[in-house]
Parts: sequence; structure tokens; C-alpha cells
Amino acid sequence: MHEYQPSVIEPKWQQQWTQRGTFRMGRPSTKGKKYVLEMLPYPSGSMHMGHVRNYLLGDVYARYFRMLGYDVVHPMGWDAFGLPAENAAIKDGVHPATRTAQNIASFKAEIQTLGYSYDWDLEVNTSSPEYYRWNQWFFLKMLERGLVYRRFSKVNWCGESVKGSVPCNTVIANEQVKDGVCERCDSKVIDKNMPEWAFRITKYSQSLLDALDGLKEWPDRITSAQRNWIGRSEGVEADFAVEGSTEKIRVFTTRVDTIHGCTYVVVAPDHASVAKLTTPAQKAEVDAFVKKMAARSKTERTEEGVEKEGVFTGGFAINPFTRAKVPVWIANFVLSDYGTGAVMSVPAHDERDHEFAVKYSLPIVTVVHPDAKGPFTGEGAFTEDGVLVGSGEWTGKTSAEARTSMAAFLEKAGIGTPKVTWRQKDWGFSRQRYWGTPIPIVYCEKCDPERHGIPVPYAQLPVTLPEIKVEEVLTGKGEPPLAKVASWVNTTCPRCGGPARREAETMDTFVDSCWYFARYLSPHFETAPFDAEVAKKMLPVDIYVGGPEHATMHLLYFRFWTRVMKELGLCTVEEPVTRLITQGIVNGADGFKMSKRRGNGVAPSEIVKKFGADTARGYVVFAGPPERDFDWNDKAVEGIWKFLNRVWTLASDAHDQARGVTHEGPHTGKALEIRKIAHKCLKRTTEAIERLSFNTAIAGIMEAVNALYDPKQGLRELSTVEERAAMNEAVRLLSFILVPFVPHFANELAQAYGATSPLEEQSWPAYDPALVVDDVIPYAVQVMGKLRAEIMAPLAATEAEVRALAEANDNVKAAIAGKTVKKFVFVPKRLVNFVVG
RNA sequence: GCACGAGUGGCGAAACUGGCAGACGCAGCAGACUUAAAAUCUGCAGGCUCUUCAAUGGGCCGUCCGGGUUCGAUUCCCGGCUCGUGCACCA
Repeated sequence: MHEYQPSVIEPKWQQQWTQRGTFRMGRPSTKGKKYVLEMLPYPSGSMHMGHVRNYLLGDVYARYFRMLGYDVVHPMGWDAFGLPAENAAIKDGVHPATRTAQNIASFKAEIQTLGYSYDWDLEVNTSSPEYYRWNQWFFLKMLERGLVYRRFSKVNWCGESVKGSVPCNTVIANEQVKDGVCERCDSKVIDKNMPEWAFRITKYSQSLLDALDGLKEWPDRITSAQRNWIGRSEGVEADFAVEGSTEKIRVFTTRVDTIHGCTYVVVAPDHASVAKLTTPAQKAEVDAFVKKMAARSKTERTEEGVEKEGVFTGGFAINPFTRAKVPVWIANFVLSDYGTGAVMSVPAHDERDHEFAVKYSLPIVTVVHPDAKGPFTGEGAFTEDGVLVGSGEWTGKTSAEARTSMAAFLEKAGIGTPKVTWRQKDWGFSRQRYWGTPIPIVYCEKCDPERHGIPVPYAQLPVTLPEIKVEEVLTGKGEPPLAKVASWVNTTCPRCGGPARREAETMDTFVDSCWYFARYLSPHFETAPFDAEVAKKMLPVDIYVGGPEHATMHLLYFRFWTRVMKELGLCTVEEPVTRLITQGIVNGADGFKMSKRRGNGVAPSEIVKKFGADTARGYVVFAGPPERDFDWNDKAVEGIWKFLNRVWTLASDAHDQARGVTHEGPHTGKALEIRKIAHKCLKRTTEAIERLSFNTAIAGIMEAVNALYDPKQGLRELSTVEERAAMNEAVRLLSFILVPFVPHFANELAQAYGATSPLEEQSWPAYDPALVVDDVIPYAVQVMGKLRAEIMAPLAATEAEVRALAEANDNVKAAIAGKTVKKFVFVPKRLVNFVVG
């Protein structure tokens, strides 16, 4: 055998796989399909280690399942629209399409050096009209169903640079705002009032929430993040009459049981009733406060540490239960877009109300005691459930009882209703940028004076992005770039044929990733987003691998979209993904996130060049369990390189004697030992792969190789036919076990030992059950739970026999001498324990 | 504050359903080969400690802390600490 040379064998095998179409979807299978998917990347110029790890986790499964006989779908594509290309264009004038095409080419070339088992025939590019026309199609379908609408509202505008950040200069979704800054560029997010298009995702809040219980193979942290994000809250809405007016203030509360203790009402500064509630005497103060609040963003008004502030409107409301007159205030902490924008304040039983009441000397009335014994004696508010006091006919009832019966009372009186409120808002997806999907809407003065928007007819799709002069259109300033392209924006009205203007906004790129997993299955389908027949067979995705940072964005959006696709009859599943795997981050050797600034980055291409793709792959899976972060370690990479060479040496040294040698009949002595090592390793590795424990799979292979090397056993000196045949088999099995992790290496090994086709086209081997058990096995012997000895016993030994062997051991004898054995615990094949008195 | 996750040698980690804690690897130490180094191969390796010239053999402690259940707990239960993530003046 020649020397191990990754730079020679890796391109060779990559070419083989491509030529033979080894990884194509659609092969006949009696076992069914497995759809293995990794989150599609934004094609930046080059890969980072995170990509390598992400795709590898999918690749191990894709290869493994293929060898188990499944029809495997394993596609890759490009999330090609988006801001980086557009921002770069603003800087250097290169058209986003040009740059994107270049990036895809280089990114793809790099991905291919790692030898992933992709079916490149399924490749998808979301920035191609062939793809994004279906975004537009979905938009129109959803518009028809009332799932898309235009609203005028306060939006999150990413436009204020912080510490040199480059703002996106566009609206972003709630999901993209983290702690008041843009999750993408870290610029400050400000409130802006403007029209925008939104998806009615909240129509599915309940469904999205309920189905989380069924996503048993999703990580808890993801389902829990979605649960928090959706934020279901059960309570009631109740009307407070306004004194001296027919006006009502509707409040939302989860604690209607405390309503007898409501001593004031607070509304948001931008609540619709503020003007009507305000008395002439208070007007100046209220106006000043409202103005001051309007100047601040939601984040500035509500983030932690901001002091509660409010003013009295002069108006009063009537508590519907006590008929008491309570003052109405406005305060900074009340949000107009949650609940009804008005709250009944019960300072005795809510921390926040308590703080506000103390600050402004408002009365505090206790209406709930912790229990029948008496009042709460601690500091501040008593916020838990308890027993009602001073609450009329509800006095003496528990909080839970009171909530039910008070809700019924309100409903009967026609002044309230049980109500579920959600934290999740609709998904605003208008973006004031160029490099995205044009929204297929036109505005016609004549047909649509109120500017609701007229849908572009299906027959006119796609509405393609116009050719542009980059430096004129992509300036990063002013109105949406497309509005500057007169030849494009000016069009004719599909209804009256008169002059009209196109919608100049584009869609959030998260729209693209909502359904790409279905498009992969029929990437060039022309009459619908994808072929429903194929989708029926291949969906849902069985394994989806990606980063946990998408918990409340992509992973929520595409669940929503799948529901819509089901309603449209495009697919039969409601949930897109059965099993979700979220991989941890690969940090620099210094423990910090890899970055240019720190100079702690390790480029995959460097590692491939230095050691080959297989070493890079082997290291990344061996470094730790998939979901955990790990720090890069150059030395450990070398360790994998050494390991591969050790395997190579083993196979190489045995090659001339063992290659192709077979032996029928029983193996004995060293030959049996070799076979046992190989079959045990096969069993162990298979089980490890099944439970996503790739690092221990590698460890198991290392152990087997170490055992074959062991000089005490001398297994590498092959003197008989039996031994040669056993070694031949061992190398063959090792190459199978290795192939999901280090495919080029494994195939080269197999080929040197006579394989005529790639291992991925062969079946995953089965271990021989007779070879994975030993005749004599170790037992741990405990006395009172403490380890006292280790003994060997025959596999078939009975409890009494093992006990006799244990009692014969000197250490055990000493430990139980002079004591009576009260109990003898026997765990077959593992351990015995003497309980003595 | 609420929710979720994690905490094991110098380091990355393992221990599948309550059954020998630390597999495998990195770093380390020692040895073989070599003029030498690298590479390779071999051995040692949680802490403390006892017997012994030594090899070896033994004892005690040890999986964030404190309790509990159990013959036996890294694993299950209760309470707490620390770190990470999500949500958060959400009524």
C-alpha cells in the first residue's frame, strides 16, 4: 500500500461519488426515506468551522442511513438574498447578484473539498427568479386567505449606528430585535411609524404552542424558547366605566380575583382614550408627559432599570365590582400593544403596581390573604394565590375559585369576557432594501385611493428585480432603493390599465427559508412551489441540523409556513421537522468566539490543506457532543491525524498477507481475538451513531485499533490463514465503521483491500452476536456498597456460583469475616454486593 | 423575576434503564529506537495515604454544596450555589 496522502485521495473519491451519482435521491428502497437537512447557509466568501460542524452532523447520518438502505435526501443550497451583499455593494459598487454568484461559486467549491454526501442536483438558490417567484405566489395566496395584511404601525427601524455598527436601514421583525439592538448588526433599533406588510402568524399561536408538546425530538431549550416567545396568558378583559361619560376603559388582567383591591387604573401614553380622560386642569401635564414618552423608543421606555413614571389624567373610572371611583393614570411602563393597553392596578398584590402606588401615594387595599390564618406580613406585595377577603360575595373563596366565578359574573353582566392574550405579534416582513423578493403589489390612485395595494395577477409572476446602476440605486440612504428605479416602479394597474406604482419594498429573507426544504424535493418544478406528490412521500424532514440562535426566528416562521402549506394542499404534514439537532459553537483556541478582530480564527481550508478533509472531519466530531460548544485545539487535531495514520499503518502492514484472505469455519486463538475486537467495535459504533454520540463512536474505534496494536497480544503477527482472514475482515469492518466520519480515508482503505465500489453504495455490516460476548466476564464485588475486589466468572455462572467465587476472594473474606451476610445482591454480568450486619 | 439547560482530573470528555467514576483523546512524565532531534512504539498517570528497598498490594476521600431515598446515587427526590441561554415593568 502507498502512503496515506489526503491531498491525492480526497479529490479522487469526491470525483467518484459525483460520477457514480452515489448520493442521488430517489433510489429504490424497501426501508423508506430519510430526509437529512442542514440549515442552508448565506453564501459568504468562505466557510467557517461552524459550517463544517453543522454539515458534518447531517452528513454522518446521511451516509449511515444510506448504508442502512434508506432512500436518503441530503440537499444543499443558498440563502442568497440578504444584506451583506447589498451593504458591500454600497461600499464598492459591485452588484449584489454578481457578488452573490461569486460567493456561491467559492463557497460551494470549499464545501465540496470536505466530501459531504450532497445531492447537488437538488441545489436551490433563493435569489433566483425561479425560486422567489414562489415567495410571491405564497404572498398572493396568503393575501387571499387574510394571512397577509398591510398595517400602519410602530415598527422596529434598524437605523442608528452604535460603536461603528453598520445599520440595516430597514424595518426588522420583533424576533430580530435583541435587547433593543438589531441581532444582525448590533445597531440601535428605533420606533418609526410607517405602513408595513405583515403575516398573520398570531392566527397560529395556539397551534404553534400546542404542537410543541408533540416535538419530542426537539431540544428542550428550543421548544421552551418558543413557548416563552409565544407567551400565552390566560385572563379576563373587564370594562371600567368612565365617570361622567359613556366611555369605557377595557383592561386585561390575569388576576381578576384581586379586582376588589384595584385602587387605580393605568393606561399607556398612546392609549386611544387619553385625550378624552384628561381633564382641563391636567391637560398641560398630560400633554407634556405624552410628548416625552412619544420621543422614546419602546426599549428606552421599558427596559430594566428605567424608573416608573406617570401622571394623573384627572379622570376617574368605576370599578365594576366595588363601584368605587378610582383615578386613571398614564404611565411609561404600560404597553399599548399588549392586552388592551390598560391595566387595573392592585398595589397590594402586584409588585409593579405596589412600587407605583408607593411613589405616587395611591391607596393600597389588601384583598387576598395567603390562607385563612391571616394577612401577608412580608415586604411589598403578596402576589401569590390565596384566600379572598373584603371581596363581597367572593370573600372566603380561593383565588382560583374566584377567578372562574368572577369571569362568569362579568360575562353575564356584559361587561367582560375571559380572554387569552399573546406576547407574540404578527410578523412584519416589509424591508426597505433591494436584494430581496419584490412584494407583488401595485398601487393605483384610481382603483385603490386608500392604498391597500392591488395584487399582481399570478400570470404576471415573477415580478423580477430590475437591472440597476449600483451607485445610483444602492446608496444606503433615503427611500427604498427600488423606488428610485423609475422604469421599474412605474407600471400599469392590473385592474384599470392606468398608471400605477409598484410596491418598492422587498420581503424579509426569512420568507425564503420558510419553505426551501420542500423546494429541494423538486427544485425546478414549474407549476407550483414544489411537487406535492414528491413532498407527500419525502416530508417531513427527519433530521434537521442547525444553530440554536434561530429558536424564535426561522424555526418558528417555518413551522407557521408549513401549516399554511398544508392548508393550501401542498403538503400533508403540519410540522416540518421531526428531529432537530442544534449544534454548539466552535470557539477559538482562546475560548472566545472566532473573529478577525481577535485573530483566533481557524479556516477550514487551512486544515484541509494541512491535514486533509478527513482529519478536519474526524476532529470536529471527536471534540465533543454535538450540542456543546468547544474550543479549537490544534494539538487535538494532530491527534486525529496521528490516529488515521495509525489505522493506515495497521492496514498497510497487514496488507500483503491479509488482503482478500478468507477462512471458513471456526476461528480460534488470536484469530478469534481479532474478530471479537472488530465485531465489538462495530456494535459499539453503530449504537453510538444511533444515539448521536459521535465522539464516543470515534473513541470506540480508537480502542479497537489500540487493541489490535497491543504488543502483549501480538495480534499483528499473522502466522496462520485464520489470522490473516480475521485481519482482512477487521480492516474491512473498520473501513465501514469509519466511512461516515472519514469517508475518503475509509474508501481508500476498503479499495486497497479489494472493494470495487464506494462503501456508501454497500450495506452497513451486521455484527456477529456470538463474537461480542466473552465466555468469562468480570464481576465487581462490593461489601456494603464498597468495592472490595474484582473477580472473573463464567458468562453462564449462576448467582450461587458467582457468590462462591466472590467469597473465595481474600479481600472479600477479610471484609466479611466475623459478620453475617444479611443480604446478597446479584446484578447479572455486572456486580455483586454483600450486605453484612 | 419566570422558563430551560449545564456544572465530573491540568484540559476536551465518558459512564446506555440506579450497578466497578474518569473510557477515548490533548497536555504531562518515563522508557525504547536514534549520533541527536522529529516521527514512531511502549509504559505511567484523580487526590491523599499505608505496607514494601522496589515492583506490587491495600486504605481513605472524590462527580458544584447540604440533606434524603437505596444494598448501592454522576444518575432519582428536596433545598441551595455558580455559569449559560431564552423571555421580561407582558398586567
